[in-house]
Amino acid sequence: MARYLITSALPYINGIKHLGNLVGSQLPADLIARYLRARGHEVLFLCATDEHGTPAELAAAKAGQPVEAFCAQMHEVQAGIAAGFRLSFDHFGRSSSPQNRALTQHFAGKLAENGYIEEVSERQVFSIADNRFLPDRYIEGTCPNCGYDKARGDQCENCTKQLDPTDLIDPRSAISGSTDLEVRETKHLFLRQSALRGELQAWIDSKTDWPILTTSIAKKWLNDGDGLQDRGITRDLYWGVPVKKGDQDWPGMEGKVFYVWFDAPIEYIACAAEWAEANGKTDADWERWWRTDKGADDVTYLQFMGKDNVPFHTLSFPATQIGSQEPWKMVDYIKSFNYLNYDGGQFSTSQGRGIFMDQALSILPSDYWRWWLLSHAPESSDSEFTWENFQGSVNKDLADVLGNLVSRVTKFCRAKFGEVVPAGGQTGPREAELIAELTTRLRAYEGNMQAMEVRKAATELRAIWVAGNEYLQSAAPWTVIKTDPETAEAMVRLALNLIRLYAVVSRPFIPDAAQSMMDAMGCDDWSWPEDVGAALATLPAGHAFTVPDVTFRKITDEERAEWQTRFAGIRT
RNA sequence: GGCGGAGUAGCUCAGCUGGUUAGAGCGGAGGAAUCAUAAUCCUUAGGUCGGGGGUUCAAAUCCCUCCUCCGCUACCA
Repeated sequence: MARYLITSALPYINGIKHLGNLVGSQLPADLIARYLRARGHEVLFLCATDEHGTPAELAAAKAGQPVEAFCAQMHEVQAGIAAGFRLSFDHFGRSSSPQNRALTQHFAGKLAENGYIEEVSERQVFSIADNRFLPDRYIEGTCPNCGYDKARGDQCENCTKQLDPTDLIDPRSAISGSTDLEVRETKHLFLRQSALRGELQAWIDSKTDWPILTTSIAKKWLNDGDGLQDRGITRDLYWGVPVKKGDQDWPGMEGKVFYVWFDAPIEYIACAAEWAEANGKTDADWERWWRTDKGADDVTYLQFMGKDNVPFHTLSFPATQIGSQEPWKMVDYIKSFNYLNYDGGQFSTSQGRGIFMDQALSILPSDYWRWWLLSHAPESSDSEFTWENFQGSVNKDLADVLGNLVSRVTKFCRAKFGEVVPAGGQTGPREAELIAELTTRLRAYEGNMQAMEVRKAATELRAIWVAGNEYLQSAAPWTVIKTDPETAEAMVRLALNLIRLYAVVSRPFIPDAAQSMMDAMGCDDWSWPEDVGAALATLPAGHAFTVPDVTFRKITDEERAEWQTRFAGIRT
């Protein structure tokens, strides 16, 4: 029994996430959390909404709400959807929590104390009409290179040339369209990442088992040009953690807040404190997960995220932790994902393209999505969602292979022996062969899960399901019963136990279906099948069960066509 | 431009510390069975492993080069 701390990248607050976001962080994190719990490990699985920053302020303004109220409401919406997908967070926190405010200010204070903070005066574009400083990409204008009239201050989307806001011709605010802009002097705090480069480099170099996708991005940033750059960690915004040095004011920084990417990863820690508070626990209870001087030295910490989040998790946040010179638990393994595309293009939150989490749940139960998304997780490269593929995979794997197995076994038993586990007969070589195959495959499945090879784990699980059909087909109890009813009883007894075993091993992928399979077997024994033979004798002769409703219904061609049309456009 | 990822059967992918006739699932074809959500199981046909060159007894696998797609490129998050 080991201890695992698991965090998923924090979903941003300004809207409902799409399936690409889900499969890139929260869903695989949930899969692994559920698996490790099932194996008896102690798991703390945390996630939260990432609430600060310009987009949140703008989204709130658009909704005509104060930003605090908007975020509180969107947090509840996201929490509800997460529950709908059966994401088994031990706590779903908020980066705007009091705990995170205090901890973010604490880190800033420590970093300043240790000489890792520098005050820098910068000149930034200020929009008088909007009464706010504009981040580069919130400034639009005509590209000096190609003449495109909607170029952004950081880059022209048309010719991909990198720009500086002052390069733009006829610059205007992307928020209001106002051209009443001026350049103002403003002071900000910078995290001296350059001073921590050596330590970060050594730390990254020690992570030889990380995916190339993860380390290559980190190394690029460490070594590109002059090496790792210092990073501004404050902003001139209203909505954020007020800049303070611990609990002291920070002279000259009044009215400013920390940059969202500074406080968001700190929420991984603060979320544990929120978890403790919400569950009547003490500080020591969460610190044993996060402080290596208070019991966290035996914790394995796993992070899950899309590839766009990698630099912040391999560099900025570790720099924050190291620079504090306090014994914080650092990440042991970063599992990063590529992107899921939608019908030939990208999923896009800003453009409303693709399927969003609430829409997905409105048309099908979460298990359908969980299975498809996890078995097609974009691990080695970007992957593609198409309705045809979704319909085909779900119908075949879930309805035909697994669901129908449950159906044929329970209905056959009910018709021939009643709704109890039959008592007669003995198992023979055919059953021993099945047990051997299941054992081999189960050990492979466990290996894939431990290695967080999500697709391979799904493939193996499917093969485990198929083995049940192969067994039934060759055993053919419907034929055997005519001449040797006792043996047929033994076969059915084993098959009913197989359903319970499948519920246990499938639960990380399809928790609801697993629950209904277990319920139908009239059982609540979720112990992991270390010994397959023994596990297949769990339900004793005479044990009552029920024939469940259809476990997975099929997606019809008409439904597929309708959804394909409905979700082809842009969500408004 | 730089860095990284990908390019393998109709489709989705595995294999890639070099080694017997290149694998799986889906889809196609044929068959078996009829317990079951017309669901299952078996057999089978499909590939000059993006192009070209090189190293080697031997390359999908290593090296060089070219082509195509995708991502990142540091003040959106």
